[in-house]
Amino acid sequence: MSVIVRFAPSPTGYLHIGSARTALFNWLFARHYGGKMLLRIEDTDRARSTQEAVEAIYKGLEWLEIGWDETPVHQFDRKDRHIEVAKDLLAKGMAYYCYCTPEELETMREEARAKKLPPRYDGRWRDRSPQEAPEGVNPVIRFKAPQTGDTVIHDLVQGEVRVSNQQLDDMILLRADGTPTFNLSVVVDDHDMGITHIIRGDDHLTNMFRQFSIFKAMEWDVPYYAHIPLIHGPDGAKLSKRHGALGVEAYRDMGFLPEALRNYLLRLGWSHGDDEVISTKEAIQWFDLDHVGKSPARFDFVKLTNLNGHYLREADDNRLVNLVVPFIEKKYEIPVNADARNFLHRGMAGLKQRAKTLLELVENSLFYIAPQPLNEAAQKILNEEGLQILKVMESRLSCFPEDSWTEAKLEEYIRGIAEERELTLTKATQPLRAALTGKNVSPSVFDIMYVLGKDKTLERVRAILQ
RNA sequence: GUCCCCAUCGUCUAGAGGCCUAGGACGUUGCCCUUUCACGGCAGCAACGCGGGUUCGAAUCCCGCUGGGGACGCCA
Repeated sequence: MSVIVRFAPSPTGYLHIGSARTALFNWLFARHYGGKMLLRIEDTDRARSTQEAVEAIYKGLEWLEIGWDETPVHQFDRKDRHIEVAKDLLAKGMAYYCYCTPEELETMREEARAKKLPPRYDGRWRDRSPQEAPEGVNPVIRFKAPQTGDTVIHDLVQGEVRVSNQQLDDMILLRADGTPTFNLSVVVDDHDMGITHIIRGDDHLTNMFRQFSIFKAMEWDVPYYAHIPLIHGPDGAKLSKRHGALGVEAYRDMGFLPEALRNYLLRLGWSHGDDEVISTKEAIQWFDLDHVGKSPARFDFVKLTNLNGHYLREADDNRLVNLVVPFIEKKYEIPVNADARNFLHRGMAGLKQRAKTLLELVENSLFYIAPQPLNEAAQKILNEEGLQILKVMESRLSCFPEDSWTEAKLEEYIRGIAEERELTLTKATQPLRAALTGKNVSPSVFDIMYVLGKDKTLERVRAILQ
């Protein structure tokens, strides 16, 4: 049997980080088994679904480099088929019309709650004749759920999950306005799309039982289920916007790399021995449902950031330049010309090992684009003594041959000057660093001087000396 | 309230009865490397929620408690 999974988000907002993880797990599972991952937009809630959200989902998945197979299915387009199945269930006597009004149901629930009973529909129209229907009430169609016994399902992550059928009430299949509800649509679509494995958040665990009953009533093959635990915030509560339930594009804007986010999300709830840094190739090779944990994990920005630093250091210089430039132009409104771009490119090797996010990288790159104002520490370095040293450097560097202007030769030269003046290397280089970058912290000064070239280096040093 | 699920360092986790004086990673502390800062290296601190069983032996199995989470819509 070839594996077919689906990622089925509802387009009511951005692509939430938890959904992104669900998508990732589905994708890895499909790739691992050489199967397909289909995309289904669950847009049956017309009031809340938006086209912007649909776009956000596509964009988010694209940014994460999680591809899907075939044309996405829009659930609402399949409404007629869902209705057809509901009618079929009705004809088979496995569903019935219910004439309760929303108000009636509300009082039913309130009474149940008052008696400390679970708030559920009591099935009052289950065996009543439609002849008794009150006038002017559009009925809903309810599913005749099994009332006795237990339903036992073997979930690939949760193990054997059992629930008493008394816990399940008769869910609504078709609303009073004739539109299908979620549980019906999902089952029909999963069946029609040939889904073999349903991998989704464990907030759907109870839906599994309802959906299972519909599969059985229709005599359809039931797919395998895998309910993965939800992601929690740092405080252990459900992930909220406050702590990270942001759209993936927010992570992009915070300067994270997609491969870092994927790696982080993968390790949140899944493990492969002691492996932490896992390439996509390895992830596909290793991913399985057996090693998905059952307990919810807390989202940890610090660890994500660390992982991002790793992937930043590993990233290709050219790619990084391409990522950094738009940030600079947008955030700092500094146009990046060809010269500046070239500096960035040549300086990237030194730059990238000192940043954990793209934002940091951008911030640290700025001095290559244009001279930066001295920060407090740089001003301190350039005190009387520092300026003296800088003056020496200026005159000595002026007569340093341009064709020897390389990192290694510059280092040798400046080490010589320091020795001759009985200065520590730190004393000798810090004024240069401050003058060149405006900061006390930066990549190697020799590297910077080399990248900037003799003219630009001296130009900046002289600007400080004036 | 009812039902379901979960429980190892601060966090993510390894661990499927003896390999555990519980391993790795992030974070943290100290040291080394070093032109600054990073990177890297080394070392340290740090956990099996509690109580009962089962067993020669339990982090691992069973029960209870406690704590956390999720679900109970004409939302998905």
